[in-house]
Amino acid sequence: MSVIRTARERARDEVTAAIKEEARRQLADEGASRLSLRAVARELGMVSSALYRYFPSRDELLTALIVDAYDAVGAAAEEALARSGGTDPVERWSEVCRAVRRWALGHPHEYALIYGSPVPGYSAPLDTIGPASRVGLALIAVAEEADTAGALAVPPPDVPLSEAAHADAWRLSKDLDRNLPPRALPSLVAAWAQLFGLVSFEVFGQFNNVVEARDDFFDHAVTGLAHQAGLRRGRVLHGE
Amino acid sequence: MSVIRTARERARDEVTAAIKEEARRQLADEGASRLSLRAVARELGMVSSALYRYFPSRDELLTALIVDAYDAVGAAAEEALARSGGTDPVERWSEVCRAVRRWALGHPHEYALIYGSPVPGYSAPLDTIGPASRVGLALIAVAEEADTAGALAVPPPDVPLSEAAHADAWRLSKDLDRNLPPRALPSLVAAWAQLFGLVSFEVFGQFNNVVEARDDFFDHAVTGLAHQAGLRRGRVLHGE
DNA sequence: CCATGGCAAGAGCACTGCTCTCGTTCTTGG
DNA sequence: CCAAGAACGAGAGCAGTGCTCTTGCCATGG
Repeated sequence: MSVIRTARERARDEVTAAIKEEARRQLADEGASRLSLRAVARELGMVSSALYRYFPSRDELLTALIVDAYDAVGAAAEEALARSGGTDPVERWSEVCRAVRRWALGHPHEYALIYGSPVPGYSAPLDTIGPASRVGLALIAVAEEADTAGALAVPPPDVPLSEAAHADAWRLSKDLDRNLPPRALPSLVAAWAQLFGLVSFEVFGQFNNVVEARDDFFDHAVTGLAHQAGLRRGRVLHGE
Repeated sequence: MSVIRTARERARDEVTAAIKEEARRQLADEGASRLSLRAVARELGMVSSALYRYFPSRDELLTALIVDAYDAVGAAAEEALARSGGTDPVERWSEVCRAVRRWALGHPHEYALIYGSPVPGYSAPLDTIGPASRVGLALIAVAEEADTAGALAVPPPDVPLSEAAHADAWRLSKDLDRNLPPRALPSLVAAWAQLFGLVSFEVFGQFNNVVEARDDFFDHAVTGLAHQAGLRRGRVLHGE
């Protein structure tokens, strides 16, 4: 309750951070499956049982790392969004996508932790649903600004959306509370998922012996994604 | 060398198959990280060390399961391809994609094994590169037949392809040895990767609380993918 | 000042992947 | 046909894991 943090609380936070830091180091070195609580404790000069005062189980530690990873990739996307303000919507979309890809290639094991097989249980813990949506929200922000600038085409899809899918989009639009026509959402959500298909295939090695010029290929694919999401070229005025 | 199979060889093949079967059962129950050699051996009534006569390590067992999984999803795609012969290219494309999705939803852990984080080493073993390409080849076959029927548009991409990406497509086209214009390949490869983005997000739970009408959503997204790959509607004559 | 409660340490349990050895059984070349 | 040798199953054992329980220390709050 108090704002004053006792020495004990400060120490606890420091140790918690040190554990996560060391765990992240081992994650980057060996991958999630080889992350060992005992090894983390050993590296930190403590005994393994002491570590259970900070994380009740190995899965809880992993969950904490998952939340951090979602936050990191979300922050990268948001930073790209902010840095690209006032430019062409398609270019902005590409910048956000490039930021996600760059983060993923720089942190492959952390990426695998969140967008690969979910390691701990089978369904994602509740703590992750917030941070997990940050990249999606950044993409939505691009579309939203494009829409107010008249650079968002919401084409009638070639297969008309079913009633159920329509209801989905409407509900999601209400949940999001953004100035975006619900009809724009299905394509946007699809593009969001497809972006991670591109990134995952590259990070997980499916492009080996298939795609060599990966930067160029990604740029090309992501431009296609922007079009599929309804974004069109056109300058967006700064501010409004 | 001999075609005659000794009793020992037959027994060996049977035990090998039984091990893989039991391992696949445990995989479906618990996931790859909880698959235990000892548990497999126990269930089969043998001692754990005996199992090492058949698979030199746990990772080798997993690799065998990976190859089988690639073969299974590839077979599902090829079967959908064969069954949809002579229909509209876009519909055919969708059928192949639907088959992949259906297999993935029916075998989530095996799907995670091949398209989630690569569990064993970090780069895929050599045995997997062949089976891994079967789905991609099925998609290429759809595009190829659409092309000969004049239903494949190879639009100049909005960002012109770089020289390196062009060279990539040319090399890949030569490797594939198909009647497909190299310019069609980048979009096709991108659509291939993006398809697995859609499937992965659904299997791994990223669509929870986002997409509810998943069948309809998938059909919609996959139609967009077909367009992005250059496929256009139009009847394809049977045979030629 | 003293009792409570957070903390590190250690022992220990049940489990894992993997190795090595020891008989046994099947295969095959002379 | 039989002996050499390969393949095989069983068992013990090693080092490692996640996790629990107990013990004792020491800072903190009443």
